[in-house]
Amino acid sequence: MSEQLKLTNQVCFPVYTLAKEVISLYRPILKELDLTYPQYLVMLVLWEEGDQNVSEIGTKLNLDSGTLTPLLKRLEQKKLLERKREVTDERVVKINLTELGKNIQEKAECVPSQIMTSLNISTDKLTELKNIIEHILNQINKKDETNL
Amino acid sequence: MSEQLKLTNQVCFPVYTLAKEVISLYRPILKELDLTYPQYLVMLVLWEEGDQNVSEIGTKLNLDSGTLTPLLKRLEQKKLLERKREVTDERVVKINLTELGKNIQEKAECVPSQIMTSLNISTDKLTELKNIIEHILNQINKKDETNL
DNA sequence: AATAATTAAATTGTACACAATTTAATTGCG
DNA sequence: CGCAATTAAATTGTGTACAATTTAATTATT
Repeated sequence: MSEQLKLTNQVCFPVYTLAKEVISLYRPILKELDLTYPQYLVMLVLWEEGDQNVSEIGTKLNLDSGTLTPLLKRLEQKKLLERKREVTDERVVKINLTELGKNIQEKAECVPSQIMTSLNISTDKLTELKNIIEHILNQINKKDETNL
Repeated sequence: MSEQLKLTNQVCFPVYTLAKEVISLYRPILKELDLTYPQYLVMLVLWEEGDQNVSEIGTKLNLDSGTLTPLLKRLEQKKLLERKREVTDERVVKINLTELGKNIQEKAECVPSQIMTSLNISTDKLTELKNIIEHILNQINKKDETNL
């Protein structure tokens, strides 16, 4: 077997594993807020950038309507947000935070520090990781753009 | 809003995004082999370490039977492997590669270099990424062990 | 040997993730 | 204006992921 094909020598497997591990670090913490990690990401976007439509959220999180529509319906059921078609353009669905949705932001404030603690890693290393990943993501996006 | 809660300042979101991006780089390449990324990982383990049972595969890939059982059934349907209960212990399901399953390894040999090309990143940066990730994964595992 | 405890897979149920298609609304163009 | 093209979400279908439970087999204990 070629060295390249060995699991140990692949970069993508650790990336895939880390993503799953990180999400399972979030799981018990977000359970307190009754949120999954993707739901938490949607809430972060809404808290940070205010009410917006489905495709805007999708662009920021790299998720399509096939993922977002059911996810947003779940958040609506939990009374954290409302989904309303725009009057000016009925194709567009605007997502509005409810009072409850706005209020749980306060509870979420402690999430990042809890994650930092459970990651148990220096800020420097995390910044380094973030920089490399963002560099790679930029490279991939650049490639995508040239392939239009 | 606290700085920590902002999406831009989080490390976990890039990790989650990169994992998805990497898997979508694999998608068109693995489509040639009629494999998904997790299915490809199972095949890698079998090619590298030979026939083994479900829980051994699960340990190596961090996947449980709830994920593996249906996935292995799909690979069985594709005639890439067989699932047989051990005679010595009927609880254990042994996974055997078929001739077809062994043969497509040759086709898979070119996958890593294709991924390398589409990642478009220096080997040094990839090694660095891999090292940081493995360091973090070790930290997380260490924590898990103390919490038994 | 009989029962309890443990173990390995499978099953059930929920929630992404994404390709492909559909639906409905809007925009562009002759 | 009227129809084609485009756009935004929703829908459909497949495939992970994982918690929790179940099933069946094996091992340990009395």
